[in-house]
Amino acid sequence: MRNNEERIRVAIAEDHQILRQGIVALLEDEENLNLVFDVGDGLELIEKIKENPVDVLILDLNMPKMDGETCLPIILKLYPNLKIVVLSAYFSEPIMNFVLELGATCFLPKLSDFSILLDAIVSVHQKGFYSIEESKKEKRLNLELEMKENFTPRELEILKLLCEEKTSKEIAEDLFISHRTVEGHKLRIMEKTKTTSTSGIIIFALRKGYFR
Amino acid sequence: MRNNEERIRVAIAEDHQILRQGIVALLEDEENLNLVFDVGDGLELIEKIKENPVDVLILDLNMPKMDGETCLPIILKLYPNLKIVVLSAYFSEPIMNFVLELGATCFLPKLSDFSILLDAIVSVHQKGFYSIEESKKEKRLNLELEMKENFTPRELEILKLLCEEKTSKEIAEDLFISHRTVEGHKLRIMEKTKTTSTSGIIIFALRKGYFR
DNA sequence: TTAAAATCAGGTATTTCTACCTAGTTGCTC
DNA sequence: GAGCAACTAGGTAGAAATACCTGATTTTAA
Repeated sequence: MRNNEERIRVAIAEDHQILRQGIVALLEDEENLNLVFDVGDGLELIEKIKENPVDVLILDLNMPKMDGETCLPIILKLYPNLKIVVLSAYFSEPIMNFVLELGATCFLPKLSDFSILLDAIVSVHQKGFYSIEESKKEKRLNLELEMKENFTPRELEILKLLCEEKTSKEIAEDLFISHRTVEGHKLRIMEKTKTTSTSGIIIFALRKGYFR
Repeated sequence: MRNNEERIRVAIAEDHQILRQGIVALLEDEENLNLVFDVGDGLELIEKIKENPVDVLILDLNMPKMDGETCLPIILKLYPNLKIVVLSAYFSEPIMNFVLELGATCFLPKLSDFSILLDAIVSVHQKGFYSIEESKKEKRLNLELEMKENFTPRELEILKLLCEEKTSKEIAEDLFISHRTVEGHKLRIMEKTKTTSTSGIIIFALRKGYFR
């Protein structure tokens, strides 16, 4: 075990109990990190961080009592040098830009691989920023394409347009095909997703993380 | 520590590394449970379960290589008495019915509270089924309805049911009102969300992070 | 080169949704 | 008790989606 002075002090604010416990368990195995505290909401975070200074804060956006985007500027005003890694359940460019403008150091959507979080913590602490490695980017891309492999290319195209709130007729015009063909594709998508309506298709796609 | 013979033997198949680690860490604190193994995909699950019999299997639906719904019937054919708790990232009635027909003992969507999982494991093992406690159901409902939009309570209720893939008619039956009333609420929701279809409403809600 | 998959598209019937309208009841507040 | 918001719900019309069916052409893979 290294000297505590050399280790990166980390805190976690994440309301999802199981997810938080997972991060805690994995962080505790890292000898060059020092997990100072973990909390489940924004108010608790502000209390704890006053007594326990940290170098890197892992912050979830959706929390009860006080959410991430509310307490981020408050905390950053108190500790301007704090590096903040924002977690988000899904990718959204407007949200990413928003939290980066608020002063977050890094935005990590759809986090499932711990090594990415670990790299992000070390990188924001040492370099002040984090960019995902090419190898991991490809790994994630492949993973995403792997999820989509049940759909044919045309079905994916239609899935995407459905998630842009388009009707069969509008999709048909976009793709220069008959609206009956679009409806045929939709029926096949419904079979594959075990749904019975356009709503079901969209719910499936967005919850899987497609097209966000 | 109890005798191993008395403890419920549990296994986890979940590809989300951090989530799995969280469940592992929390289960290991339970002295009447015996965590036999944890795996990250369906193929590994089938290999491991042949050498390590368990009483209760916690099974995620979305996994690489072989997903939950594919390996569920295979495993159940080998071990008909195995109780299977299926985890899902979100609630969907069609998917719930589907996995229950496949032989799953219990369907747990949107799991964030560990005590619910714990109750489910003990209940399916002892009673062969699990139904969520009223107190916890209400707790979750209140948490979900704690949203700061300009929606009225009734509109939020309908928004939620729309995100569960229900038609106006089904929502009307659920709420014991006319389907015309539901349609009226939907029109008002469309105004507030600046959309023109059910799909638009759902896209709005899911992208905002509601009901996930 | 044959088989399978993907793409395209029409027929017909039914259901559901959208877009207008009106209007009664409740409950709250000023 | 007047005003307001929320919830309720019906009429009607047309648009869109769904559930079946059918079969054509093209592409891909064995």
